[in-house]
Amino acid sequence: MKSVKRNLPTIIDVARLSGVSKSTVARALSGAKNINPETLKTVLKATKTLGYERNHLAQSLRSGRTGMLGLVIPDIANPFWAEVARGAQDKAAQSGASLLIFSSDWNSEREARHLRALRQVRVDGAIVNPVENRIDDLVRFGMPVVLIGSSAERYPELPSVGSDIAQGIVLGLNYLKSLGHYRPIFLVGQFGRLAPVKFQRAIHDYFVAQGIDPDTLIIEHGDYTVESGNAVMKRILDSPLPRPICLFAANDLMALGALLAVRDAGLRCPEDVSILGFDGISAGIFSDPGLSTIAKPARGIGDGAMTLLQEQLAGKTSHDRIVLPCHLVPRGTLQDLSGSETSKLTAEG
Amino acid sequence: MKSVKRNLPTIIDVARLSGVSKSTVARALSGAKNINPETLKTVLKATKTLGYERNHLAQSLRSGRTGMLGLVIPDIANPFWAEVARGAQDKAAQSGASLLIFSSDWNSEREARHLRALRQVRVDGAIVNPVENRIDDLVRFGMPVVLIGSSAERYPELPSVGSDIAQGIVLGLNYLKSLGHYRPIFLVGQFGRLAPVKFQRAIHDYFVAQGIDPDTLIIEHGDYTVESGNAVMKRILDSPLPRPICLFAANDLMALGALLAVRDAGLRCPEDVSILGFDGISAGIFSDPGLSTIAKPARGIGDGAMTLLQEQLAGKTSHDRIVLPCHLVPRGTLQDLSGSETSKLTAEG
DNA sequence: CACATCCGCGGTATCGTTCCCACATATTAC
DNA sequence: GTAATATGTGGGAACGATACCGCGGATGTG
Repeated sequence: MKSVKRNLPTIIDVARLSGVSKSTVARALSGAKNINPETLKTVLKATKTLGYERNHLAQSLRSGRTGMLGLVIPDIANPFWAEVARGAQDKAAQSGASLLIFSSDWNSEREARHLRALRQVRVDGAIVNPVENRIDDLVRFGMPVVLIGSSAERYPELPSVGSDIAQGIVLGLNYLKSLGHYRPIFLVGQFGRLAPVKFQRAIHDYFVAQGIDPDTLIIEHGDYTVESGNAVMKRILDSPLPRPICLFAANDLMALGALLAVRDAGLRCPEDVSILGFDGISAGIFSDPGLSTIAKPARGIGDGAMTLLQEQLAGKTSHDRIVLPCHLVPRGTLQDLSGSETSKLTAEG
Repeated sequence: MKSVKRNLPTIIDVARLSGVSKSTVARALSGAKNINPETLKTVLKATKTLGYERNHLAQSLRSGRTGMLGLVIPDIANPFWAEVARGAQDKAAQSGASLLIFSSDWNSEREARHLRALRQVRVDGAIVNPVENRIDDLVRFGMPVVLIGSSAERYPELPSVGSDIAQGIVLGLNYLKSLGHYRPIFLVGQFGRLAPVKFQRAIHDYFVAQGIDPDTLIIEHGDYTVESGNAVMKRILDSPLPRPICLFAANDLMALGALLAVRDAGLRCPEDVSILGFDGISAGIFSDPGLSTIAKPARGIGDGAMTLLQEQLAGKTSHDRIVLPCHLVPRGTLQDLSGSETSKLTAEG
């Protein structure tokens, strides 16, 4: 491991060239005010001549702040998380901080590695969606942390931002009801532990409030991938379940997978099968029909988390939990049964 | 700007606890071999007791290597680039390096800022797709650089990896020809300068070789977004161009936008309009029909670039240019006119 | 038994900054 | 006129780690 000699100009070189001490150069460069404008000009000229760039490493070592923030998410290639990352990065960039993005791939060991890396590079703070690992290490380490996602509930004392899953589900179920879909089949996740539980609890509560026994509902399980959505829908179509079928999936990828299965079976959406997704990824625009979905405020989550983190960094010890509302994105995968039913009723009555 | 005191254990604390000097601790922790196994064990135990974590900052300052690599791409929210990032990150993770991902948003000023950040953070090397900025600064700075994308051609002396656009276009045009689409309308980009030029040159060469005057081709321009593809297709459908129409778009997003326009116009794909994309993003699976496209090896580009960078870091001064082939992903947006034509011919003959 | 060799370890200088304090000079106040 | 404050500057000690050199003792060789 030989040391890499790039021989770059240091603050001392600048000092020598401009005929002042390194302290003065440091002051000039840090924008301190007790400095002679004349000297400032000389120093600035010298830095330009030498092509000097401040060494962040040394600066951080001395000052204790790196100006770097960390973001740990499950999968950067997943459009939803990519949006979250964009939101966080944009916000970070506004204040000149750079963002380290780590993708854990739902892999606990990998996540642990990333968390360690975060500590070792001494990021000033981190936003993390903990898949499995206990983030106690980070906190004990004294690092400002903001949580995203539902796992935040495990750490009520930490600031966090998430979307209001329960509200989104109520929104979706009310919408389905208004279209005449009273008992959709549900497709929920199975890992990540907390998210599926929350999802199911919200469903449960909704139907209890409606006076419907939640235990009579059909609930399928998938792993948030296109493939699993596809497989589940295939199974459903092969089964003798009463038609028309309506599926409410816990994420858009599974919903789109299900849509593919419908198409492959030679059936039509929404005529034969109605589908409602959850996430609001952009790929949902392109399907035919466009995927109706409950959109999570992805970019807002990234932005909000970064805001919270920066507040924390600035000394405000706000232990906020921000919950952003989901909103409905009606496109074309839901059939309106209410019209036909009422007309049938009136025709019969 | 107060210095942040987190009061973490340092190597000195470990040394004190284990009753050796800090030099010995450093050796123990760096995995040097001239160390007593007994001492090693004591030291390791002490680090665990104290919860000690090496300070990367100090280590890097002294050793001259940060163990961090940089990646500058146009847009992390674009599925293609997200895939590239994944490829690079996976490869980097294998050797324990962490990757700094910067997204420039096709914004030259932002890109410049990222490039500067790269230098200031002292990354060991960088992979960059230069939108506009001259990366001479990086090179002059002595930083190992690997280029991705077509702009690499401006810097023939630098190692780079890209996809074989020309080969992909030939592949696409041959495929179109085999289906009976002899003169597709082209939808190419207009910024990023080099990419569209390469695209058009490849088209030009192909048709010259076919004995067709390239100047008689219809070439439209877009800006790589869904919206621009949509707008162009609307214009095409409003025009009195001969049917059936076939469009060859320079990226999938524009192709999908065009597909949407076809649907909105009440026409059908591929019966009324055939579309071929370029990129191979996953959203193309979900459209109906699925988008036929020429797939660029996105993950392979990220992986290859990282490999090249690591070789360069290891001292091998390979000035390679790796060009990865594109491959055909036939789905459903292309109508096969060859069959109907031949049958017509035989019927007539 | 004298001498060279090797292993394991400690001391010190160093990486490039910033922070703190001291100092000289200039300005203001009484 | 002296004291008190401001202003701009320089010197040196950190920050936390590694590189380098040299030292004592165990081992090997004739």
